[in-house]
Amino acid sequence: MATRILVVEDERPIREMLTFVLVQHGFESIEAEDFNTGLDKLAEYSPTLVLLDWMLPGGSGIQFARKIKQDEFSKDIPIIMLTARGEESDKVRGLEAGADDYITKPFSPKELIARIKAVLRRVPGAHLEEEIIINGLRLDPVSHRVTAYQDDLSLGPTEFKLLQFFMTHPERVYSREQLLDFVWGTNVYVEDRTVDVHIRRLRKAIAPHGHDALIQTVRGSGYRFSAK
Amino acid sequence: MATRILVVEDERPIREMLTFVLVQHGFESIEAEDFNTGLDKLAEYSPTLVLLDWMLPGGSGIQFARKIKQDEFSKDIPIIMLTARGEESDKVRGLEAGADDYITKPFSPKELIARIKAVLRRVPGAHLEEEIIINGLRLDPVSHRVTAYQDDLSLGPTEFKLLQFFMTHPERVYSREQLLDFVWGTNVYVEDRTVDVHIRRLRKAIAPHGHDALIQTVRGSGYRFSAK
DNA sequence: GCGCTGTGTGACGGTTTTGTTACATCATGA
DNA sequence: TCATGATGTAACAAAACCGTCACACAGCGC
Repeated sequence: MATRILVVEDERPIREMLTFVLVQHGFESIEAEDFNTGLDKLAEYSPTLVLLDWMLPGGSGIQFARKIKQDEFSKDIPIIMLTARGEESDKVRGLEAGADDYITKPFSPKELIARIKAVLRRVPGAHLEEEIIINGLRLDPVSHRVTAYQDDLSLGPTEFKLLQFFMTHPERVYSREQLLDFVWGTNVYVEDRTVDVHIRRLRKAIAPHGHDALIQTVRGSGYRFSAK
Repeated sequence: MATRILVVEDERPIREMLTFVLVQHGFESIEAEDFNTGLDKLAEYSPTLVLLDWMLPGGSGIQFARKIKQDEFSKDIPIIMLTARGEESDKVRGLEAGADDYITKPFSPKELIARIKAVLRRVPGAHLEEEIIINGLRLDPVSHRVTAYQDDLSLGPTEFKLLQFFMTHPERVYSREQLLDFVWGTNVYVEDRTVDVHIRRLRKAIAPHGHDALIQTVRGSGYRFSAK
């Protein structure tokens, strides 16, 4: 799924330029030209990030930021504010109001994208950072490593993701379609049987200490990862 | 080598308490009771951080901060100021004068240490004063040198920073983007692939004794420095 | 046992990612 | 100013990975 970015900017040419750059880099752009439209679209689309012009008519940029940061449902959405050169005092107020970064106009597309990515990188949760150990099979998301007792198992990116999914969702059957959804990602056009092949590769990779038995085939339904 | 902290505080009980807490947490404390002593010790010990009482007799705390921030040799030394509760205006003036953070008295040892660590984390290289040795590869941040057993290895500035980052953050995968953030700096916009080239240069530089194997490629994710 | 369906497995071609080199540019100091 | 070294990027080579297929094998109802 593409990352949704809400662009709140009153000047149409700039707004369209922003959308152009964003879309070109694979983001989804949602435009809003004023405070109220912005709030509506915020609620409607719950974007991943907000690009906010600081010079909205009536100086409502700062209000908008406050609104976002106060609301329970949107307070974690990062804000990047757009300021004109030299508006140093605004910058300070902006950061105080909860902006996560700022960009001084004029800026290059490259800079814009870089900052967006930098902010997004800082935000997403550390939820997936815990290591998991099941029956002596250890998966560490941080070092991106799988170990069985003392030795390092080597698996490709897809096998790793597949195993990570299984280990975080054990004791449950998943159909090939579901696995494609969760591991490969939604709307990827790939054959069901591809899952079989990766299951095979994964089993082979974790076989050295017999962990291949953890991945069980449920005939007619799919696969299950189970320690029992 | 322990991190040196200069404590500039006129009240002896507080000063000694600070030293006690600092030493207990593995820091080295250098005490100064007034402006002039402070400057002397600053020059003599070049501490990593300054803990500065804002209420020095004659209000010279602010002068002290300015002095530090103006001098070429000390301007990068972070300052944490100690303020009494409610001295809001001082806080503002303090931050303007170059303080990096402030703590309101009374504070708990825990808070003090937390803030010191937070500040040190922001100051590049400050907490990295100690030499690091991993698998016989030795990096000395002070002399800016890398040695493998008896050999001196020669690496360029970027390679050095990259290695330093890796050695202080081992056993963890970093994406190219993250490495650009941490090693090159947040607002530098260069291609992802540039990282590859520097990885290559770094590997080559540390290869003489086989240390290139410490830098591992994690396909699809980035690179990892690992002694395992 | 037989036929049918579902799964295991090895191999292949194409694609993506990474390694490596070369080169133009930039910075620095003599 | 020139020389030197460092840097970023492009281009090509090599390696890893992916999805698919063909065929073998296993489970199951008859």
